[in-house]
Amino acid sequence: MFDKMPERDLHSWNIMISGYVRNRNLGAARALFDRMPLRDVVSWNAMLSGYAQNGNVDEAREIFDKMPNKNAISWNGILAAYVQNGRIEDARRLFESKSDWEVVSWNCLMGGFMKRKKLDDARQLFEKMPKRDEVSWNTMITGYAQNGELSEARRLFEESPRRDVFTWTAMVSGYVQNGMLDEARRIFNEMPEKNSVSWNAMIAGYVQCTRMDLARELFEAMPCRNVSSWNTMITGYAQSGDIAQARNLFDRIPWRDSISWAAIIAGYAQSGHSEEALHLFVEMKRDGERLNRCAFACTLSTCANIAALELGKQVHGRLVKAGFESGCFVGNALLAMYCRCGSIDEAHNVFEEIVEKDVISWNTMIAGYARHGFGKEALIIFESMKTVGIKPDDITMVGVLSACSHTGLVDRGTEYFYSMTRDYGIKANAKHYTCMIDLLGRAGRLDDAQNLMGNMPFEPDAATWGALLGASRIHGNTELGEKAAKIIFEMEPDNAGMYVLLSNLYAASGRWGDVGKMRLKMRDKGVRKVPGYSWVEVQNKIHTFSVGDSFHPDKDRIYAYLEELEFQMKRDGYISSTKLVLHDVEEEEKEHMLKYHSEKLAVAFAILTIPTGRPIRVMKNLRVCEDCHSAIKHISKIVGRLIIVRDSNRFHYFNGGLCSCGDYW
DNA sequence: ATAGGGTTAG
Repeated sequence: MFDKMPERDLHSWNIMISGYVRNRNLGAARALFDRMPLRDVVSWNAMLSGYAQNGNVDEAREIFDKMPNKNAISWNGILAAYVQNGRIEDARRLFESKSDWEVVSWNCLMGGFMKRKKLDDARQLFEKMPKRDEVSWNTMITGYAQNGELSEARRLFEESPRRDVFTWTAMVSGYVQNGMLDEARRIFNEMPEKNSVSWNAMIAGYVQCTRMDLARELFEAMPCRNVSSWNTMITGYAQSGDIAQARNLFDRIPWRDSISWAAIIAGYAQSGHSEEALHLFVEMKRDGERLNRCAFACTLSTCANIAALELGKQVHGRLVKAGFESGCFVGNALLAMYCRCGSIDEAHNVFEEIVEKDVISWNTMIAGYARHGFGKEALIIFESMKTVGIKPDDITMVGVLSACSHTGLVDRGTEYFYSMTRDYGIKANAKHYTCMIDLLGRAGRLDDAQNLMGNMPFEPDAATWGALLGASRIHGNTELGEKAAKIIFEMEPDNAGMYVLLSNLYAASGRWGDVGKMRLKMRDKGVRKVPGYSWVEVQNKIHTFSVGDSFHPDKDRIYAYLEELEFQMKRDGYISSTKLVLHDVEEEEKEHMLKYHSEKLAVAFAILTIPTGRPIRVMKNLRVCEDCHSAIKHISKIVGRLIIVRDSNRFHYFNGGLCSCGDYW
């Protein structure tokens, strides 16, 4: 219609442009904008807000700078662009560059400060602003409530001249977010008027403390459910482990949005149904659902969990097309995906491209290098993080310490451990101690590890004892291993991994009688060993293998190839370390079982199907066993390929007969 | 410009 118009006025051009902007078709909007014979401030503002809402802050700024005249909307547009895209310091500078801001802009910057937990900055604005409206009050109340300052929130709530639904709901959700369910419910009951957001906030509260019964009650009782209500319930069921009920609701939603999809995908992903999760991602695209930032982040996280690199790359491609890649949130998810898929160089590229790196970006990169055994790189990142002025938090330090641990940097790790309280005010928690005990234990300093454990200011947990058990295994200290295991069994009688670890320790010292007892004990207690399995991604499809697998369609080819490899490996000097099998069986039988460990099957299959020259990436849900580790080293040399194995603990890069972990994991 | 649902580090 626009094309057929005999005469177009400025107004019709503007309508067209804002239409394209609304549909996020920025290219089309820009093309029209460039063709306009004459532009007014409305046209410029439309373009500005288009860029801003799609995260293209720098383009927005360019438009803003070029505008011949600016009105309050333009100024607020560029301010909001900075705020919404996390560039709060740019926003602050802009705000300070002039004085006659409208209330909306004050509120906008205040909200930005609140989101970044800069409560004092927000408060200063609030005190200074010439005129406050309800939004100003609500922003402050929300900010305090969401940052745990409930009494201050409550004070402002009492003080505020007018309370609307926003104010009340902010209080409900503040209490909910701080786990004060009863208080939340009291406010909820007192509300003069509720809307669906208020109901949803209360339901979300019950969901958080996994009271699905109460959540369901409210859900059924609420007068008008919207898609968020459904989404909350789906998430709740998924997180409480009832994926069937979650799916049931998902199938019954009258209107799905991209969040419903993200919720169900996350539900499947987190409950270990990764394949179904990816299947749904494909369905979602087919459904024509518009992918938003969160759907991307969620799907990337699924890819990261199952290390589906090829699929992850495709999602990355779509991300770039959608123009989301520069944002920090999605950027972090992307970064984590590459890290956890073992593509550390691409991870680093992504990291470099995140414009405003937050503490999570840095932590992810550090932990990524650490898991790859690139301790030095991790520490370099850590140092530059400090140079840029980002304050390390407790999670940063877990990454740093585990980097030291995986690289054997005992002295440096120790130094960081003792200086972190002094330098950054981070008190060592159980995870830090576990890292340290791991660090000392791996290095063979079992006495120091025990001493440190004795001096912990709190009781060691099962994971900490687990580190000691692991170290005992590496260094063959059966006595200490038994002691640690005994304590772990008392704490966590169902922790199958620990039984296996101890069994392996017995087996390694030839104590087959004790191995047998362990098996009986596991059976008596009804502990089931988590089945080990490995998987590879070949042409977008995930192929899963478990011990002695006989289900794969290519099994004959795989077994035949393994036989062949076995022969070459033995010539290369490989001796299978049969003493590590859980069972005391005849030598030959043991060897047979080992040969069919899932990681070997997956590696063999990958060599057969992935074109030469490309690295082979295999994932395993448990730690890689010693025999397979040694076997894969030989295989990498024989076939001349890079084999990357991600086990539950770290990455192993097998190349030319060696592994990046230096046999130290 | 303010309230609810999904998402990123370990």
